[in-house]
Amino acid sequence: MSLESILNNSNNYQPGLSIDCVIFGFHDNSLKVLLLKPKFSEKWTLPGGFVTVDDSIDVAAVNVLKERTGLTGIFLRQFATFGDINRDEIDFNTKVLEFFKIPKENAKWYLQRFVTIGYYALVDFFETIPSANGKYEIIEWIDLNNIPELILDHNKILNKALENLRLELNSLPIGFNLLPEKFTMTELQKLYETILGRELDRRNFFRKMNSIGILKKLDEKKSNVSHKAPNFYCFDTENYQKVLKDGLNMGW
Amino acid sequence: MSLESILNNSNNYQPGLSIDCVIFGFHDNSLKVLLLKPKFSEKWTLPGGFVTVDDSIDVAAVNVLKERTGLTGIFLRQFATFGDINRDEIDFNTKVLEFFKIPKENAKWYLQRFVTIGYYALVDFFETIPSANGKYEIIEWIDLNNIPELILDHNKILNKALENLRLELNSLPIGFNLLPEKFTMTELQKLYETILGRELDRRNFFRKMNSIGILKKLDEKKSNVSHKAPNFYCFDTENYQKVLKDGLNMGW
DNA sequence: TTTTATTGTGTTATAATGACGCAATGTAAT
DNA sequence: ATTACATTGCGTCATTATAACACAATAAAA
Repeated sequence: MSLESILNNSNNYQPGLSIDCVIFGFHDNSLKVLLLKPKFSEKWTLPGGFVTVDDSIDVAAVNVLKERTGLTGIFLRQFATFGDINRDEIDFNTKVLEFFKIPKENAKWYLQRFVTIGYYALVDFFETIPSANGKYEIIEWIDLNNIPELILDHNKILNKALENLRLELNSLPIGFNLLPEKFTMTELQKLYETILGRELDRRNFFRKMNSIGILKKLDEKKSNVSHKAPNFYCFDTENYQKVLKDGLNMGW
Repeated sequence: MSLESILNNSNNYQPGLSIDCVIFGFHDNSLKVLLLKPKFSEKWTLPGGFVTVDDSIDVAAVNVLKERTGLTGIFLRQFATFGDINRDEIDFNTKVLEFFKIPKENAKWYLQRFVTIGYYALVDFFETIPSANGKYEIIEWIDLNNIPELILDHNKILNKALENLRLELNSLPIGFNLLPEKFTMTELQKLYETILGRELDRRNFFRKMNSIGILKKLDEKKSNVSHKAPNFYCFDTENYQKVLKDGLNMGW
């Protein structure tokens, strides 16, 4: 939805409320985040959107995700709401309006103070089709170790999302959402190491993961590797539900 | 701030955004929550408020807390934002307006869809001075085991707050915020048992608490108990800061 | 002085964790 | 074919954390 059409229907949108999504993917043994580079700004931004008066905030977040990745039914979690006084920047808003040639008088809705609700999502890198509004922006997977300066408080939002991801990884085996259907134990370990930012002992990791009981060992090995072929595993959805209820304390 | 005066200055308030606070206290070995019973409603409500355009949402939450408890500088944490489509009830809003004899035409700001940000607070029961707007409501500590039906989605908000409190207790020694300056080990244990909803072995609890190193044993015993006098402890703020950094995994 | 209830400090068995060793194995090099 | 290589899969062992329980010490009341 373009800014202009939103402004023309501003009565259909919740005033002063936006959604920002931190979309994590895993590729080449590193965590990536989907970021946008709009033409009207030097800085990058998190993909976001607004909330129509008919949609719950969760639905608004799902819509942002769908729009940017083509994916539905994926892991998405609200982690915090950001409402500092100076999180909006009048300079930035002005630049946007100038770019779209929208007079300030017509953009009252856009120029009010905004509070934004942060969601983070975990997606399968190879299933994702990043999509930008071709004319005005590009979208790209950016390595977490290489995050540029973002607009407004988006760096803060991104960091908070990462912090929550790390915390949540200790209580839930959410990492699976970042991997394809079939994966090797080592791939899973690399994912954990990347999220947690430190190395884990391969053998202890194997033991612990197996003991949780949410992995199914498949009758298939990875081929084309110049060493002993590792087994494929998949995620055991049934057992996962049981583990969820009991809670899980994975002290990593 | 009365609803009428807010409506008269509705330009000063963020539209469609409110704050709800779940204020926990500990007394008689049980967790209590501060709830309001307004005259215009059969149901009880969480203490809440609105966000002026000049205040960050955190400040708005602090204000609610100050208003209801007289306390400042206490533990307060944003835990979730609630934005389902039907969390507002037109019946409820109508009742409120009728009670205050405010015509609907004057209450456009109040009748729009609201999204609410949930905060929970941990306060010292005996330091708290619950204060109600005398004419329109009463305020009371309600036992967690005895929560009545609340308006709108306030039961859901309360439960989510409790869930977060339990989770957070495992990673941070936040329980201290609910106790007075000096306390005995047994009192602390009862607090933990109450929050977690299960019994803990007294001796293992003592050992573990002491090993964390955030307690200072005071040179003072509780008197007037008809058995061996227990020692008083206080909270070691300095060490607490260190523990915070390293993180804490108290598997309870 | 004895009783009572609870505190403070131990002990022991079991389970979880962290740091390693080593044979097995699929591909590539000789 | 045979060997080299890198990595897998399974195992060991010492250390630490947890759970379950024993018992003497003690403040006040009987």
